[in-house]
Amino acid sequence: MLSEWCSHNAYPCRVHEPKTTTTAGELPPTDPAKTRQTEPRPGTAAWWLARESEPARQRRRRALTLDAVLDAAMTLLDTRGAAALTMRNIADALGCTQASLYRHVRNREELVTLLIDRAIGPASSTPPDDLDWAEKAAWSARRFREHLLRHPGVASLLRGTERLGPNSLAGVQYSLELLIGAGLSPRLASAAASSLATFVIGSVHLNLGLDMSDPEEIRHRRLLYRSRDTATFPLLVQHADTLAEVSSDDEFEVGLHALLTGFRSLITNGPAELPTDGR
Amino acid sequence: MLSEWCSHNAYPCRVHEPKTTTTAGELPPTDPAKTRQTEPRPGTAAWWLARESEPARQRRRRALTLDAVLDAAMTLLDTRGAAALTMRNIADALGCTQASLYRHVRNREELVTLLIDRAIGPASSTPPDDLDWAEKAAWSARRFREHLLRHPGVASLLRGTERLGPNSLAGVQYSLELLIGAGLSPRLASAAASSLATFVIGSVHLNLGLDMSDPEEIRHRRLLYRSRDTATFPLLVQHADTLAEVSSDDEFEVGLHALLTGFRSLITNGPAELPTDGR
DNA sequence: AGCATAAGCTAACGGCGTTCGCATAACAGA
DNA sequence: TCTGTTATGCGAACGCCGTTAGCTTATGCT
Repeated sequence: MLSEWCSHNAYPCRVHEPKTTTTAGELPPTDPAKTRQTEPRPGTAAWWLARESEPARQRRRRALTLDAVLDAAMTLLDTRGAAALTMRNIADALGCTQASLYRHVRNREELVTLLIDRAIGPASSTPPDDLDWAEKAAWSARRFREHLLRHPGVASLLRGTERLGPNSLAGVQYSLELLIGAGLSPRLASAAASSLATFVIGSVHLNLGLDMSDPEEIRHRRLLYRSRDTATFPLLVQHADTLAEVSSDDEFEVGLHALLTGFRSLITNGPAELPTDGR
Repeated sequence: MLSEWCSHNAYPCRVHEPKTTTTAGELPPTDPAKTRQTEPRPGTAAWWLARESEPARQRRRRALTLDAVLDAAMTLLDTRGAAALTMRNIADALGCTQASLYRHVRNREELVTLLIDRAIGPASSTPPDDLDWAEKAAWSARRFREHLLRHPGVASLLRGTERLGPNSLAGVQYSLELLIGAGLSPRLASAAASSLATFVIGSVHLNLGLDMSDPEEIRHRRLLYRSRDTATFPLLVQHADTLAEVSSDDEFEVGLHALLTGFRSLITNGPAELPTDGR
């Protein structure tokens, strides 16, 4: 399981900047958002760029590498879930102290950002060649979803971050290939690709702690729908049995199909129907 | 701003169950998942049902109601963000202690679950009558998204929970009205409605801490795309400028349009094209 | 009037992310 | 080979978090 997660390039350990100790009488930085313009927030384009331009110094000592930290975090995430992904647990798994982790990672957010990109790596795989573009897109989307469902911890961390890491970019490149090849403009292809990704991630994300196929849960849902007020929720009461049994797989397949159908019509009819395309 | 959040029915305070102190020699519960079958997890259908069937006892004393707690939590969430939504801060805002909150709420998860449903209330509003069903759906989806964008804290809490509260159900009822009225079967309408909701929530969720229209961020993205390896990421490099400027609004509009187009084709062509509909 | 109890408070627990200061091992240049 | 520099580990602590136990007090019912 461990070898599933590919490692990327190694980075030097973090330097321990003296935090610019404000000497007595000196004003503290007035606008932290401005003065901290160095060290951008993890996940932003600026952060990825800065990270790459850092010189790869040689590492020393007993080699607790960033990759080792991420490996430990990854297995922890897979085996014990997102809630167990604490600095303490990672350090314990590695046999070091929490403080040591901060030599390789600025903070937990940065660790998670790196982890997400690494975890997304094995999700992208090329579909069979004899499919048309829409079938290929559907194939990839399903694979991506299955990967996330297999690793719920990863899915629960996917949030609020642009997907700009090397592994994520590979997915973007592939989607663009598909959609531009199918006839969409680069701009529309980009928007379509990210809306598809949004849908896949969202559909996994919103059903995380849930087993919608659990018969007990279905029973409770049916009971809930049935017992609503008929006047205000007529359809819920009327179709309680049907609604209670709709699974997240159904939701995904219907949404996926609809999105791809929509993309196809966008190709044949052109983007004329998009509201207020200019902005 | 406070009055935007409608309150629902008041509930009795939580009783302080003595935790069934295991008398000496008695075995502790072997399988907690089984023995805790009472008190289901917040957000599940069973939990909403149990909550309703609780008798509404009269409240006493200086009236720190559940509604007051949720009001305080809501304003806190709106003004200081999700990270500031701590039991301590809520208690401080109310002028009480943290422990008092637990008289009205089992734990933080329950509070958040109630908060989410309450926060979703004002998001649903009926569109103008002279639109066709697809335009109405688009109108509602945009309103929902705008509401979430105005209240990012709410959006960041929307996760992993079924949307079964009274306010959420109102949205479901309305979507079903629209889609069944348009000609979809109840089952397909339900799947379509939740995939649409998933897309709206997901698209807000994944762009939470981000301002994709920030020129500085766009510049960095362009730089990032441009500096990729041309051999592995040809399209990213080639269309760097275009890609960097695609906004989350673009993504949303394209996805929304595609979904609705897909639904429409599902109505005219029937569900024959859905893969493996039977399960 | 008296009682049961709902509903507040004080104080504490363990766990979390993070930082400070120090120790030490590895390399660089002499 | 020695020496100074620096990367990289560690111990201990800080402040915040959610949660609980045990108490006190005010309330409404009989």
